[in-house]
Amino acid sequence: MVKKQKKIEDKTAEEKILAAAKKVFTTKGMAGARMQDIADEAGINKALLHYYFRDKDKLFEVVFMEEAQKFFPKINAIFNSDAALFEKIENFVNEYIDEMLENPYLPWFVLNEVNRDPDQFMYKIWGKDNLPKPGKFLEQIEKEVKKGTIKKIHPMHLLMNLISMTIFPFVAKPMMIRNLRMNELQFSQAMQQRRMEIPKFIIDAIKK
Amino acid sequence: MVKKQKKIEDKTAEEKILAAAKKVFTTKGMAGARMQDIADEAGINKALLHYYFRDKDKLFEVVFMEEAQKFFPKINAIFNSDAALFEKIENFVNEYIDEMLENPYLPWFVLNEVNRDPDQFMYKIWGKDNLPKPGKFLEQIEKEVKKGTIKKIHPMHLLMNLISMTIFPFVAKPMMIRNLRMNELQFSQAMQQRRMEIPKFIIDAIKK
DNA sequence: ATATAGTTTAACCAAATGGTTAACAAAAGT
DNA sequence: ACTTTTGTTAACCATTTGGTTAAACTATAT
Repeated sequence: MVKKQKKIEDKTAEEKILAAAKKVFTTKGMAGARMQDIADEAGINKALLHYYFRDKDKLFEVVFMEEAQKFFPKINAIFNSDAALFEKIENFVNEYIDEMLENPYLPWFVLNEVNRDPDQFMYKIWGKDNLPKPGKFLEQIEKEVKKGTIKKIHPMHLLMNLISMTIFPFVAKPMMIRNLRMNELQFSQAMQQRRMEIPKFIIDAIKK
Repeated sequence: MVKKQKKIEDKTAEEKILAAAKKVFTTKGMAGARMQDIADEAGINKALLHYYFRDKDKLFEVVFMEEAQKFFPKINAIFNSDAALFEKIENFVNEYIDEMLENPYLPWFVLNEVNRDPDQFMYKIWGKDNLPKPGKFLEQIEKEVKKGTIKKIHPMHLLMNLISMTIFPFVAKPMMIRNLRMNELQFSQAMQQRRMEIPKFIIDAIKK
C-alpha cells in the first residue's frame, strides 16, 4: 500500500482538482461548470477528475458539503448557547465574516443549493436530528423585549436583519464592487469593518 | 396581415412561452434551464421557442431584461431625488418590496447575472451613460452626520445595511421558509411588515 | 373555395459534454 | 530485477442539448 505520492511540486493532483473545482463551480455554478474547464484550470487531464471523484455530482458535493457541514453547526451552537443577546450577535457576525472571507464561494453555493432543492440540502447539512433551531434565539429576544431591556421588535425581523446584513454583501459582492467603485482590497477591508459596524448598528437600533 | 391569432383558450403561445421560461429560468438558472423543459412547461413544441425567440440567449434576455430595465432606473431616481434621507429610505424599501413581491425571480436573476458577467449585465441595464450613482445618497448621509442630525456612521455601511435587509430575505426565501417554519402566506405577510420594520429599524439605529 | 400569411409540429442535425477505455508511466513492494 | 499497485493520458463513446428544416395546419382575406 502506498502512502501518498508527493510530487516534487507542492500540490498533488487531487488538491489541484479540488482547488480548481472550487473556483469553477463557484464562478459558473453546478450546471454551468464544465468538467473540461475544471481539468484545464487544474492543469490535468479530464479523465483524472473521474479517477479521483467518480462523477460531476460527487466532485461537487465533496468540494462544498465538507465546509458547509463544518460551518453550519457552529452557527447553530452560537444561537443555542447561553451567552447574552448582544454577545451572540457579535459572535454570529464574527463567525460568519471569518468564514466568508476565507470561503467567499460558500454563501453563493448555499443559496444555489437551497434554491435547487431545499429539503435535500438541509438534510445533508443537518442530518436527521441536528436541525437548526432558531427557537432559543428568538425566545431570548422576546424575553428581553418583555423585560424592557430592548425596544419592542418582532424577533423574526431582528433575526432577518442580522442575517441579511451579514451575508448579503458577500453574495452581492460583484455588484457592491462595481457600484461603489471598490477594489478587492477595499472590499475585504469594508467587510472587516462590518464585524464592528453590524453589531453596533443593531444595538443602536434596539437598545433603550 | 393578421392582427393576432387568439385561440379559444386564454393564453397565446408566446405568452405561455414567456411564463414558462420565467419559471424555468428562475428555478434552474440560465445554464441549468433546458429548452425542452421550457417547451414542456409551456405545453408546446421546442421548435416554437425558436420560432418566437431566435435562441436561448434571446429568450433569456427578453424574459428578464425588460423588467430589470424598468426597475433599476426607478431605484436610481429615488436615490438621486431631493427628498429627505428618511423619506428616501422608505421609498427605496417600498419600491423594492413591491417589485420583489410581484417578481420574486428578479433578485435571484440579477445576482446570477451579475456574478456571471458584471460588466456586460450592468451595461445592458444602465446603458452607456445612465450609470447608477449612489454618490448623491452617500453624500446626503455624510451631510446629515456632519449636521449632527444622525449618529456618526460610515455612509457605505448604512447603504449596505439598507440594501441587504431589503433584498436578502427574498433571495434566501427557501431558507427562511424552511428554518423559520413559515408557509407562502406567512412569508409574504412578513415581507409586507418589513416595509415598516426596515425603515423603523434603520431610523432607530441612526437618529439621535 | 382557395390563396395567403402566420402558427405548430415531427424529425433531424451538429456540437457540446459527461463519462469510459485501454494503454502507458511512475512508484512501491518483493 | 520484476511484479504490482497507483497515477495519468489520449482517444473514444453515448447522450444531451441547442438549433434547423420541411411539411402540415389554421385562420383570415379575397
